Amino acid sequence: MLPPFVGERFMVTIKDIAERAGVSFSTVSKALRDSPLVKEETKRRILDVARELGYQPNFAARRLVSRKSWAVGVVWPSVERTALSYLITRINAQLERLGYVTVFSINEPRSAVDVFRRFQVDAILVFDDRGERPPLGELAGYGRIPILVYGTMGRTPFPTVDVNRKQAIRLAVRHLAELGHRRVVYVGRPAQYDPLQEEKIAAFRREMAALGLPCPEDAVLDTEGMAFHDGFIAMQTILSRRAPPTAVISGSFDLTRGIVRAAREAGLSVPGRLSVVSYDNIPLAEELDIPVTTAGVPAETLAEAIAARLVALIERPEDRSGVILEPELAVRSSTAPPAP
Amino acid sequence: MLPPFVGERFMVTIKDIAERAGVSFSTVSKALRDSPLVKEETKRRILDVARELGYQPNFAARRLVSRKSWAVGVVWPSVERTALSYLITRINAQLERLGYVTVFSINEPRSAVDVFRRFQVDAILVFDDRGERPPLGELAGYGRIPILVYGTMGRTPFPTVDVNRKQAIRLAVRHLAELGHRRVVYVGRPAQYDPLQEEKIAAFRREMAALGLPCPEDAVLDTEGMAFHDGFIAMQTILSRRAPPTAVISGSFDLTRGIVRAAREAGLSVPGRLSVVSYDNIPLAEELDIPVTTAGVPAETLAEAIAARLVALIERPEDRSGVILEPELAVRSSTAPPAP
DNA sequence: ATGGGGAATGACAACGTTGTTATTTCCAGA
DNA sequence: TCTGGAAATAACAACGTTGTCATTCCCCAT
Repeated sequence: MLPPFVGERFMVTIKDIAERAGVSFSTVSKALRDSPLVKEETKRRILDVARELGYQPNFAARRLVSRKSWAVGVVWPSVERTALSYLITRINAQLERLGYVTVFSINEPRSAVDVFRRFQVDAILVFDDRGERPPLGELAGYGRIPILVYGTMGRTPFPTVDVNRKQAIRLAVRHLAELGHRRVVYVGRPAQYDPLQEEKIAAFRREMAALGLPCPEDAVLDTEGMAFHDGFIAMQTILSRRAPPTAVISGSFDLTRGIVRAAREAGLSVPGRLSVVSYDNIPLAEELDIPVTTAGVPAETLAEAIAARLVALIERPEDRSGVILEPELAVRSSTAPPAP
Repeated sequence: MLPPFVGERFMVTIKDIAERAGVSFSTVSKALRDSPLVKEETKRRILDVARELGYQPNFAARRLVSRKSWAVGVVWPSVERTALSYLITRINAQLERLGYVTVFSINEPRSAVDVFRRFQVDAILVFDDRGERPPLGELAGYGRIPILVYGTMGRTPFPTVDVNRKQAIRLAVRHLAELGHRRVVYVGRPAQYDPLQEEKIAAFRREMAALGLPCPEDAVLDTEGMAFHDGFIAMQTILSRRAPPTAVISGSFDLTRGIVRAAREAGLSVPGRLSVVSYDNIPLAEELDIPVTTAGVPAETLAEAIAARLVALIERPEDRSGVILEPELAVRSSTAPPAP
């Protein structure tokens, strides 16, 4: 059934419910928040009417008086990556579990923050996937809504949640070294400068050197971007070398898929002839034809940490501390000792 | 300088400005919106004070009384396709130009609509990219916020904007037929049932028959999904046939990229040995290594139409008419007469 | 000087909700 | 039958803003 027209307006308010249920609107307000001050029977009746009318609380009004909207805004990065979009899905779910509603904006951060302020969200999560462009610092003191940034460890004045990327790469290198690999290649320095990737590459070089493994200039492979076909092409390049590596570390899940595909098409068995370790750690890694060994923070853990930090930030905005998550190595079927 | 404490909170309201400027709060309200009812001098003084205190308007309160939120909610589809995400970017930009702010939700439609109702957006745009799942019809009469659906021509009770897909494919087939092609293949029936794709496939079969071209069962090629590597794999399959086609029509931009790449890697020149026509029409089609001939509504046109219809729907919600856009053929460098 | 009338400003009632306080209802105990 | 007092409900004042109406202020024509 259709909600009623209410004074020419298209909106069901607690007052409409009150009238219909024959109680005062303040009783409705209490009943809807399951207050113990309302008799069970009345509560049930009110809830029924609310459902029948398709009532939805007005965030604006609620926020106005209670100072809380139970909404979080997320500034969506422009790039599209499987791991990232999976992470975003999980954060959305996790925040929902914590009682928050999540909305996204694809505007650039500055304008997105404006939008979210208009909506009076309780907190804003910024995915600064590039670590570049409108210096995020400019947002400081811009509004009083707490802002949490993911992926720019120490490069903004805002509280952050981030992954110890260096450590992830270190784990990957060590794992391969322990298996006996010596010729290891890192795939994934995107054409466009990206501090997040640079960090991994530096860690790769350092760890290779530390373990006494050869790390010539071409042990790091440039790619156009960080997507499937970038990995695919990179792998083809690698295979054309005189002495191809016995193992590859990949900078992202999408790259990895391209790499594995290219290897398979070249008749190169994984992990028989080529071991692959991927950065990122999402369930999808397990569901590939060849479950891929990964080094990274499990997406679910990451999502939980981000959501938790967000909620904490809402409750105590003055605590501006950051969180750095430690990655783990998930050994699956894509790594093995090198062929003799 | 810091804003003053106001009732234990850090928030500057028009009342604070009023007190400081020695006027009433309603005068401040008017001055801030540059009303002609306030003397220039007073206005300037108020604006100065506002700046000094770092005033930021509370949109929740503003929206509560003035009926409009100037915001539009978009239900983001789960799938990721280049053409779609480009389209969404353009719609976002177009709506901004029209004075609206756009927010997204990645929840399933039912719950997303709920969220947007809470935020009191002025209209909701639903991308029903699958044409499936929670029967969109259930949303009917669910709230009074106007809903516009893209991509489900006639399959919902809501006003829609859609593309004449059949005509697009017809244009593609005719173009190839005129060039002299006879062995034409359509790539893109996704494993998962998708009415939007079925529509194109049916049109393909009908038009091939109408033009007297052969259209065996395998003239339509199944793919896993509609992404790059699906096209890549499909093309490899095609090339292994005894009598490969001289032309391919692809169901999406991403498929096309995969197809072109696979052709190139097989040493098959485009359009010398293989002509390619792609559905969708986004600027990116022009920027590929081989600018691709496309049949579809230009994304910019589509974005403008959607934004315009959305705004019209806000202004006159009772007009539930739909819009069907006619595609155009953009002949670029990927099509030529078949090799003799 | 007086009043008419526009310009400038102020007062006040919304908007939909929450939280606090006031009022009614109901029942046990006398 | 009455009373005390808890339980249930209603009334009402916020919240920060906009828009409408009422009031004050000035200046000019009478």
